[in-house]
Amino acid sequence: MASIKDIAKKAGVSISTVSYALNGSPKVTDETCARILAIAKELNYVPNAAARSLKKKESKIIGAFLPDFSGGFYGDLLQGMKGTLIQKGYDLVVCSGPQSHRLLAEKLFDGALILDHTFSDEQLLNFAELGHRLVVLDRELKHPNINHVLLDNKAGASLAMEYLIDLGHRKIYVVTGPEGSYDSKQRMAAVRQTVERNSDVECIEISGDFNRTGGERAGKQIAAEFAGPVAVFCLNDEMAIGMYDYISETDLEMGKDIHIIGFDNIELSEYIRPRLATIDYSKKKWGSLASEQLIKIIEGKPVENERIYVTLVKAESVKPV
Amino acid sequence: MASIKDIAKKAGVSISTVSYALNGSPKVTDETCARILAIAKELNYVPNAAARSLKKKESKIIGAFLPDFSGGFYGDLLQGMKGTLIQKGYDLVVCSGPQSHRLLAEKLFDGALILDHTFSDEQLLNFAELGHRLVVLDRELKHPNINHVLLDNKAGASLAMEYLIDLGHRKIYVVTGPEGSYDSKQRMAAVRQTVERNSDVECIEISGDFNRTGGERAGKQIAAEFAGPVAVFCLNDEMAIGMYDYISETDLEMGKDIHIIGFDNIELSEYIRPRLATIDYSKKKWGSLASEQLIKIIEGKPVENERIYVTLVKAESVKPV
DNA sequence: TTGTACGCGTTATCAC
DNA sequence: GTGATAACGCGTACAA
Repeated sequence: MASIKDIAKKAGVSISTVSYALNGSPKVTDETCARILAIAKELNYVPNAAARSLKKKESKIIGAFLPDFSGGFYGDLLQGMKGTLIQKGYDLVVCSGPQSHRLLAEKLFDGALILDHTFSDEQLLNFAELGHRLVVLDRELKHPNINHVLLDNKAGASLAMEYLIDLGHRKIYVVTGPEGSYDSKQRMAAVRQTVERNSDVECIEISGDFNRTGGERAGKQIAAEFAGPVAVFCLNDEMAIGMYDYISETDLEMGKDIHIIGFDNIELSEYIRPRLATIDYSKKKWGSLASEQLIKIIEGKPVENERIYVTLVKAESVKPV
Repeated sequence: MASIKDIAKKAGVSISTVSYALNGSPKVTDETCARILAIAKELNYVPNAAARSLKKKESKIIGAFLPDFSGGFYGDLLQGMKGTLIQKGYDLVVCSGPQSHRLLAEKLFDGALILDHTFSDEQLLNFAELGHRLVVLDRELKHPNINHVLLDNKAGASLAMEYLIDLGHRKIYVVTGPEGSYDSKQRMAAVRQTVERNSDVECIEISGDFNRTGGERAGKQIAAEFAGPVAVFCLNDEMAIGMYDYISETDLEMGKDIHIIGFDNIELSEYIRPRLATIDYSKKKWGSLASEQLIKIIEGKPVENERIYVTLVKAESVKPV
């Protein structure tokens, strides 16, 4: 690997001259500058990332942390992040898994976008206290180095519940997310509020995990207890798909015996039959907005906590009772 | 950010002693070692990644390069990579987009896994020549620092074509990938070979792009020319889905007028109706094997170019003629 | 206009 | 067992 030193030697100048030339400083003759640039190109010179970040204390890289790489959920989100970050001169890398927490700790990134429940609140606050700039998408955290950009979970959950109720459903199962999930908690709060306002509605909670298997398990329970048409609000689409998978192997029929609505509007929801009713929001905009906020924090500009709006997607998985 | 220097000061020892203690050298008293470790913990000390890679010339990070974050294609692949890399003491980060090429050039990673047509062969060979260790999943490249782990494209394409032919189809459209795609070229070679061996088969090539829109366009053309049942081999599932989307808006029926087979067995293929016939392979194993090869190159061990085997998935999107 | 010298945080090689 | 000290590659005041 050619370094600045090699160029200096070959050009017969000092390393500082080379540095100036490469950084376009006006302190160097156009002539020598051109010569140095030519030699740099010839030697395939690329500045070493480690050395530069060590000196400048910035890497121009942002890390996005996700619990896993699976599913159609994260694609648009990351696309949104990448777009605005590149525009601001940053690169994006995506990390997953508890091991990868090291990368955040070691200050490899100028900032991080967190949508990853495997981080604890304490960890993140600790990172922030040590000077890391964060934007969290899956919790609320109060710290000058942290901003949050969150879904309007309550509006979404209310929309879903009211849709079911408006269509005449009175027995409603709700499949929750994993213990401790902020999104799940928020959605459940709205669910319970809605149920309180509708005293004739019977609401049965089943604990889930936001994964397909959780939806299957819930489907199994519902099928076992089946005694007439019911509605189900799965707190995310992934679980709704799992429930489809299970129910399709029974005598029960989606959109007739079991009326189901999800949350997230992932790509698959559009293709399964009957199409899954769900709550939609722009994942791309979410990623984009979060990235904008992060850059603002890094640049020391004022930020406000933003919210992503949601809409109801009606579909054949829910019919009037 | 607490550095090794801060610890040294607080412990009243030199920085080298601290370094020894932190790296568990036996050359330091258990007593002082314990004291230093305690102070390190107290100060939230984390070694600085930039400084360490600058000195050790390794980062213990592997980069995976993809053309985009979209679709259900990459999830399992990345999961496979992550699993074996972590086991070997490396972390994985995922990069996408032409901007991110910088990260590779700047030696941020100890090695990279490439499945990204936005790199040219020359670029990659150039990187290899400069000492970067690469494993490519989407082309063949001959260089001591490069290994390739490829799909058995020819077997897959032959399986698909023979399946159609065995079921009596004689008019077969083939929708190709984008210009220059290695996978597309390999698959097309096998397609043409199969056609040559079956002189009564009429094969019509339509150029595609491996994206949904390409499948839609091809569907449009096929519908316009429609004059009786035809079979279609889409060189990947994504285009097959696009074709479904288009055809479903016409009077034509999948699995009756249009018999279609894809390649990749992405998640969606299992859920669309009729289920898509396709070519399957373990994406997880692919990622895992590629990672193993990369680590071997980095550690200077001998490698062989591996191949990923494929199987035929029969389904209702293809019926006998 | 160019060269010298130092610092960034870490590791490694020496003396002591 | 411990402590200076040089080196990694780059950036930048400051001196020449």
